[in-house]
Amino acid sequence: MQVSRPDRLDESLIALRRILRATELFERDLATSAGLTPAQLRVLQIVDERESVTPKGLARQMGVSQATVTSLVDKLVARGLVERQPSSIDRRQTNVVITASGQARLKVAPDALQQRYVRAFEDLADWEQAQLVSSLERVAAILDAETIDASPVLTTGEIRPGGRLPESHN
Amino acid sequence: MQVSRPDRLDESLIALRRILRATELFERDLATSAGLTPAQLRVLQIVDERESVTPKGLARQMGVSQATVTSLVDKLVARGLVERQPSSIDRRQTNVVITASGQARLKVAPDALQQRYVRAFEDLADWEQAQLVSSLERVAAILDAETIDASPVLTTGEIRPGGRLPESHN
DNA sequence: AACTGAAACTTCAACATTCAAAGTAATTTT
DNA sequence: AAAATTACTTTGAATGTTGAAGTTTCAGTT
Repeated sequence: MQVSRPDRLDESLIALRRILRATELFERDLATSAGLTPAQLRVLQIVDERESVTPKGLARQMGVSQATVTSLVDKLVARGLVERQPSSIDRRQTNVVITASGQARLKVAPDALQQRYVRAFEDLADWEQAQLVSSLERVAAILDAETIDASPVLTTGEIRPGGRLPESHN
Repeated sequence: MQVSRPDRLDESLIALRRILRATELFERDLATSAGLTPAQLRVLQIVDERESVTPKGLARQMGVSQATVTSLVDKLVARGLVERQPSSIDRRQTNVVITASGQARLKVAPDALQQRYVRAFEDLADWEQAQLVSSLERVAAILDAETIDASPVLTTGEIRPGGRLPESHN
């Protein structure tokens, strides 16, 4: 309501930027240490999380065009880290699946940042954990409210009425 | 210490990813709506915040090489959004300053995401604001601890033992 | 004053990302 | 079956990114 302590706003924005910057810089390092580019690593991670993904699914989750995904998958296929498997139910579709070599590559590049977060989180007291979750979810709710709908990829067809994805993209 | 509620960790990670994804997607939209690329917009924003910046300063703050900055500044100069001004104290240096046209371009692209955050933050009760700041700063402290030192620019030789930079590059 | 080394920046060449537009093949709708 | 739609790829063009090499300037040494 009232701005009791204006500096608090600044402090929270600064902290938010630090989070953003740290993760961004780290992702680049992580990728290069794995011998990949950031975009390629992201594809590999997503393909690993989900068992199999279509290029369209990748495009939607990454927020890029299908053409871009094609190019990225090409690179990963050339390195033997993923494979294209024609879908049996719909022959227009292609499933991208990770190879053993791709799995191995991911293990070479453990997400140290996430690990550090996990460790620190687990060291917190119960009430501190609860507070952190509550705060992060509050910020997330603020920031990704309608933002996702404005994504370049979704503008094609998917106009979700007012809601948001049912967490299907995790 | 003990993992009282394991799902809390997942929940916080998911929230963190939502924050990351929302801001990333939004930045792209913001840039294109301003007729710029994300990288160019970031340069413009930094040059606007600080009165004048050297290419080296830009490179450090953005986490990219000087060559990249040269190329980005070239584009912005070609569009008349920034200018290069030779430094008077050190003729090796160049100061990049924003032009009136560049200022105008930034106004065309207000940071709606930040505005939304500001609005939501100000609507919070006093104790909620305090909790949010505390949580965000805690996460930021966890994530950007030594991360920044691992920036791609430094990866060439600098293996800093355990310390971290004294915040000199903010 | 001349030499040397470092610093700031640019140029160059090579590759990665990204997308719109056009093209192909398969599916669905009419 | 014809038309429209969907999934994906190809193509061409712009941008981003970097390491290496080059230029100019500065700072310190001799």
